[in-house]
Order: sequence, then structure tokens, then C-alpha cells
Amino acid sequence: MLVWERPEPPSRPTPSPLSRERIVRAAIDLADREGLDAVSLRKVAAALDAGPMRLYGYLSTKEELLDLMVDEVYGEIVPSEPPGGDWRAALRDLARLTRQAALRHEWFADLLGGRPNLGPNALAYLETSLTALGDVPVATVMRVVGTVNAYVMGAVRLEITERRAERASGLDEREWQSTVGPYLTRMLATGRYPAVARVVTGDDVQPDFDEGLDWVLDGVAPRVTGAP
Amino acid sequence: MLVWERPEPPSRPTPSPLSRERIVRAAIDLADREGLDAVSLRKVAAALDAGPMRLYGYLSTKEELLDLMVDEVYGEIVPSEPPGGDWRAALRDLARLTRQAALRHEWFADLLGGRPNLGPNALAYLETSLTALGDVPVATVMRVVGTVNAYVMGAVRLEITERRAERASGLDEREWQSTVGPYLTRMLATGRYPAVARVVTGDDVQPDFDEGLDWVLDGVAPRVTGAP
DNA sequence: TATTGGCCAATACACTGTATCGACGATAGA
DNA sequence: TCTATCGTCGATACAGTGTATTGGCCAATA
Repeated sequence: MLVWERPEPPSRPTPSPLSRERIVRAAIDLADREGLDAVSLRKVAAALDAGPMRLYGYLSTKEELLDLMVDEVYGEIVPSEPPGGDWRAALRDLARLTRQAALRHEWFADLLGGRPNLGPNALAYLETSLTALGDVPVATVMRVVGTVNAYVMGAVRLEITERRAERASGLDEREWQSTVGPYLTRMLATGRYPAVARVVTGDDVQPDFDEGLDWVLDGVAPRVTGAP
Repeated sequence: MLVWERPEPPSRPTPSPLSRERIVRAAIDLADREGLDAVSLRKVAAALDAGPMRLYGYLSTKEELLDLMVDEVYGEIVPSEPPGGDWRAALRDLARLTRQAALRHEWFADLLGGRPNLGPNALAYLETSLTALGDVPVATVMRVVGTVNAYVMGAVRLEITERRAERASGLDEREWQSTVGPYLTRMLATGRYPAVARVVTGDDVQPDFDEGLDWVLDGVAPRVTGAP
């Protein structure tokens, strides 16, 4: 074909410079806006004006992308300066920050604890937790932190799940009132769940994160302060 | 085409009678053996000698299948007869049963708390928890149970994740010793995580489920027994 | 016996994560 | 300044996913 009728090669859009940082940020934005399921390598790449395969220079698996996202959020959590105050205030603040991060990034609750977190920020988070306890026997420290972390993870996960359910039932209340509601009343009417019925029909009491956290801290306190 | 050369219609294998029960059981078997990621509607259907679309008579979504699987496991947890003993023993036994179920079905830990559980067995589980506390103000009951449940969920999830990591690093120890190990020692050598280093280099202390559970129960005890 | 209705599977579609490969651009060498 | 090389990027490809649609078979009904 003659030059005259042959089209020029498509002017390549200057490939925007990529970086792990930009990729992770794009993925987090996507997850925040459209949920974790919407995070596909294709969409993340598209958000950066790149082909999907380009990402594989920076990651070798989608799981790695998720790991990076989680560590990025850990970076939002861990305070810049070591917390003052006693061990209790330190652990409580850290727990609250974790919860707030999960409220900003709901997908974080889904990923939390689902894979070993060895990124620099996750390590810093652990470091902060451990140092908060000062000079307590290592074995004890690990178990106390583990217990508090377990509570935080579970409570955050439950709260996010609840929040999602409420939002969904709020969006199409029609459907809720026509399916879930009647189902529940019918189940409770069977009389097989009297205690559940009592709780559900009462005022809507949600478990309170801070209150439960205080109880857990009460529970571990003796091991930290060395009381019998 | 003449009858003589026309093949008979392929003798349809008598369609095995299906049921939600059988479907869920097949899905659980698959998840137990090959992990949750291996659970696809196609594979589950194939295990039952059925086409994928056949399942949609019994479910309308894959999520519903997962919900059914979770409720089935709740069925393994909730004891047949209401537990005797005091509230503390009751909650502790329930927590232990939950953990054991998760050890049998590791995928259970991934699903636990990720969606609202309203199945009959999940309700029975909640009912058992609530009645264990006897006649304590409803608001308190809900929060105490919520707190204990949060711990159980988190601890189980963390334990399963750890177990998986250990198994993976055991299977190809070569890879672990050549990547994760060196990475960790290098990170710890930076001196930025002294407390973590102290814990890691010490004897391998795992958080103990029962011990943490006891602490949490200690923490909530005053709200149950009415102590100040 | 003819017809209808319900169920089931085949097909189809949009999408996923990732392996492979060809072509292009920039760089190095003559 | 022209040429050869090399690394990088994207197009293509593949096997798999959840689910909507469709068409045909079987059994029960008129």
C-alpha cells in the first residue's frame, strides 16, 4: 500500500509514568468508590491509562496488589509519633484509629487479617502496639496484643457488615420490607428464638465499639500491670 | 436422515434428584478439600452430575450458596441441648465449638461475619448465646455477646490465617527460606522494629485462643454478674 | 391423541487473572 | 548518521467465572 493512503501509526499517548504508589492509590480509590469487587487489574490499569499487562512490571499477582493496599491503610493508622500516655490509652487510640480507617475504607475490613501482613506499615503498627506495653514479659505482650487485635478485627468486621446491610436495606426499602422483614418476624413468631425476639423487638441496641474495647482492656489489664 | 442411520437420542443419565441439602453438602466438601476459591457453581453442579444452570432452581445467586454453607456450619456448632453450667462456661463452650468448626472448615473463617447471618442455625446460635446470660438487661446482653463474638471471630480468623501461612511455608520451605525469611531478617535488621524483633527472635509464642477468651470473659464478667 | 407447561441443559455474554508474543521506542555501537 | 540490540508495553489468547436467554424434551392435561 502506498504511503499516501497508508495511515500514520496511531500517535501513542505518552505513557504516563507509573509507580507502585500510583497503582495502589488508583486501586484504593476504585475500592473506596465502587467496592472491592470492582477492583480488577483491567480497571486499575485503565484508570492509569495503561494496559492491564503493564501492571505486571510492578506486581506479579493481584493478591500482591491487595497486600499493598492493606499496607497503605496501615500507613494511615500508625501514628507519626509514638503515643504518650499509659499502655491502655495507647492501645485504645490505636484500636480507634483502626476502626476509623475501616470506616473510610470499608474493604479494609474484608481484607484485615485474611493474609499475613508483613509490609513496613503493618510492622510499624505491630511495633507500636508492642512498645505500648513497655517491659512486660514477651510471651505476655504477644498474647495481650493478639487478644486486643482479635477483638478489634472482629468488631470492625461486624460493624462494617452491619453498616452495609443497613445501607442496602435503606436503598431499596421496598425489597427489605417485602422479604427480610417478614421473614424475620415469621422466624421469631415460631417461638424457637425467644431471647432473640426479646432483643430484636427492644430498642435497637448496637454493640458499642468503645465499650467492648474497654471491657477487653479490663480483661487483659491484670496481665499487663502484673496484678494477680 | 433415515431412522436406521439416525442415532438414538443419548440416553440421558437419570437426573439425580437434587436438593438444597445435597448442593450445600457438595459445596462444603469441595471447599474443605480444595479451598473456597475452588467453589464455583460449575464445579458444584458437576459434582452432582448436573449442569450449572440447574442450581438456579435452588438458589438465585452464588452468594446465597455461601450463606447456606455458613448456616450449615452454624448447625454443627450449636449444641443440641441447651448448655448447663453458668454463663461463663456456656459462652466459653460455644466459642470453642466455633473455633473447632473453623478448624474443620477453614473457609468458614473467611466467611464468618462477612455477611448478615439470618439462617435458622445462625439464629439458634445467637439464641443460645443470649439465653446463656440469663436475666440481664437486654442492652447489656447484646453488647456482652457482641464483644465476645467479636473476639472469637477475630481470633479464629487470625489463627486460620497463621495456620495457612505455616502450611504454605512448610510445603515449599525452599521458597520461604529464600524470600520471606531473608526479607524479615532484613527488615528487623533496620532497627526500626526493635520490639517486633524481640518478639520474633524469642521462643515462638502463639496467642492462645483459650487464654485470650478467658481474659475477654474476665472483662465482661462485671456487666453480667452486676458487680460495680 | 394432541397440546400445553415446566424443567433442564446448551449456548451466549461480559468479565476475570494471567501467559505469550510481536512490535515499537529508545539506547548503544560503528 | 545509520544500524543493531534490547527492554518494555500492549494486543492477543486462554481458561475460567457468574448468570441471562433460548430451545427442546418430557410428562401431565384436555
